[in-house]
Amino acid sequence: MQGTEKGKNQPDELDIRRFQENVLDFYRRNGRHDLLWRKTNDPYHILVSEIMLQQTQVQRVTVKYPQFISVFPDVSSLAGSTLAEVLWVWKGMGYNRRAIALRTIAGLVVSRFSGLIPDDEAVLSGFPGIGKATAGSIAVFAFNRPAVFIETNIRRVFIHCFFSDRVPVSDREILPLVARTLDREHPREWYYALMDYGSVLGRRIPNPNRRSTHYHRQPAFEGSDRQLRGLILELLLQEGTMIINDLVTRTGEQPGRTGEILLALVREGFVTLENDTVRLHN
DNA sequence: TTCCTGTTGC
DNA sequence: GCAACTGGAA
Repeated sequence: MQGTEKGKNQPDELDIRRFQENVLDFYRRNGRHDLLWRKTNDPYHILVSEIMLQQTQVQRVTVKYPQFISVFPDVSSLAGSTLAEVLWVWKGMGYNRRAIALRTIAGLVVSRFSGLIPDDEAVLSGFPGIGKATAGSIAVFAFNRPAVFIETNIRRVFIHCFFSDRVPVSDREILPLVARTLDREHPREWYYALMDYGSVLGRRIPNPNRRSTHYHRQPAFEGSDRQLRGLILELLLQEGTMIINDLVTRTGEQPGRTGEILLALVREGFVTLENDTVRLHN
């Protein structure tokens, strides 16, 4: 879709209309209509999918999502779980804090919202692990609300179609266009279309998101603290409780380095220290 | 190497 | 505003 709207920062009504038609046309023919979390109206299931999809490719979520839902089919089952149980199912997804956040959210929903996922963006944003993008997507996909939000696919579409001649582009500039183009009668379908189009953009062209002010590369993983964190959590999941000295030995790292990371994991609610032993929190 | 339906804490 | 967080696939 080399749209006529390409490059226009100030599109008129006709440009908007053409853009919408192009995106919807693409969606009808090439939309990812088979994604499981698009076939449900259960807000809890959609919450799970949205947390999983943060910085994680769809293909990997298609595997983990049904497993997670099968083990924790409703909010109360997740709220009543232990952290170790959740991390065990979460294993392989990365960004393990999301697992903690998801479980905490389930507890809050049960204790303060009668077990019902809130439909208000501001309330959703108040939950741990939910920022603007996830709050917006839950409002849209779980409740069909005409919320305005930006994530990586949406950002790519708008930069490509409306800012082809600009570097850099900020989300503040994109947001009004997201609002203008939004189909307020069918927000859910519209955002599916937008994101699906964005997901295939940039296969042949350089990633348009590199022209975003919010774009940055990730540092190398090999040898990083992230890698050691992952290893420590993996060991604790396998062993349950461990003597700290044994844990240090198993990581093969300097005691000081492992110790620092262990303390960070304590601060973030992953693990608990007791005397000379360490275990997953709870 | 690059990217992925971001959020958080400083 | 910016670094940290995580793992897998092309």
